[in-house]
Amino acid sequence: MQYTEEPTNAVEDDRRQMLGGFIRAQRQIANLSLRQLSAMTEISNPYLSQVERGLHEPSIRVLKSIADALNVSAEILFEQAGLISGTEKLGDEATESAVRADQRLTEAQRHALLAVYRSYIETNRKES
Amino acid sequence: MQYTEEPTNAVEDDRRQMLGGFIRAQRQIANLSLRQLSAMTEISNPYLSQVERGLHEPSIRVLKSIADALNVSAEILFEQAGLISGTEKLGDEATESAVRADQRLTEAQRHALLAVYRSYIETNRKES
DNA sequence: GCAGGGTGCTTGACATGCCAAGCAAAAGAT
DNA sequence: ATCTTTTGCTTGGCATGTCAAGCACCCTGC
Repeated sequence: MQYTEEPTNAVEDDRRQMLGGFIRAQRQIANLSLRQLSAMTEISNPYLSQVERGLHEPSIRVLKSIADALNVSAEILFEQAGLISGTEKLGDEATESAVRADQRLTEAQRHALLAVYRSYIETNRKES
Repeated sequence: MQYTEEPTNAVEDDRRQMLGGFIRAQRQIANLSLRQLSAMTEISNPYLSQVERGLHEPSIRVLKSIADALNVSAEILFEQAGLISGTEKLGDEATESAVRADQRLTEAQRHALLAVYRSYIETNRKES
């Protein structure tokens, strides 16, 4: 079962650097020092420094606090982190995502709505 | 500045459990064994098991591979993980917006969907 | 001059993510 | 019945995320 070498490493290095750079840029735009951001995020300033320089891949928790503190939509950060790979699919899936995320619907209602929605899509596809 | 004890712990425990449960559900729906998913994601099956049971908080990398392998938009996973803090900001209107903007629906279908959606919201409001 | 408070960074040490090896139980297959 | 395969899981250990303490530098005021 040949393990697949690792084409990941170089790529991930780049991603960390990009993500870090992005965070640093945002922080500077917001005119915050590492310690100030540290206070807001409850994350140690040394670690923030390391993350910004791409020395570490922050955890989900950390990434989210940073996004919150910097007033950057988390999605944008994730995109920078190479997470949301493309936004390509997002267009088509926007409705499904929104429905699934809708806190005001019950589970059953979500399913029902999605079922209706999908049937529409399917219908339109056949008729085209 | 008394640090606030840790209200995080319980909350995060819950989140991990929810996220894990969601992943497990998606995997089972896709009819995949832990080892199969493991092969697709290049993540060890024991660790997947632990993540699904909420014993560990997966890293970004791991979360993304899982999302890809399960064909779940990463955003949805993040939302389950409590990342995208809630769609709160786009918030209550996200679903309506998405439906209105959906190019794949006809005008009539949009109206129908919105009508159903609104009736759900209304129903829930009364019942609360 | 030199206090003091601001900046970013380095460095050990601890917590946690993550994996390889291996195990118990269930489902077939012979 | 037993052999095999496949399932999920436990465990010990290496790798990595994270922090507290402390360092070097740049200011601004005394």
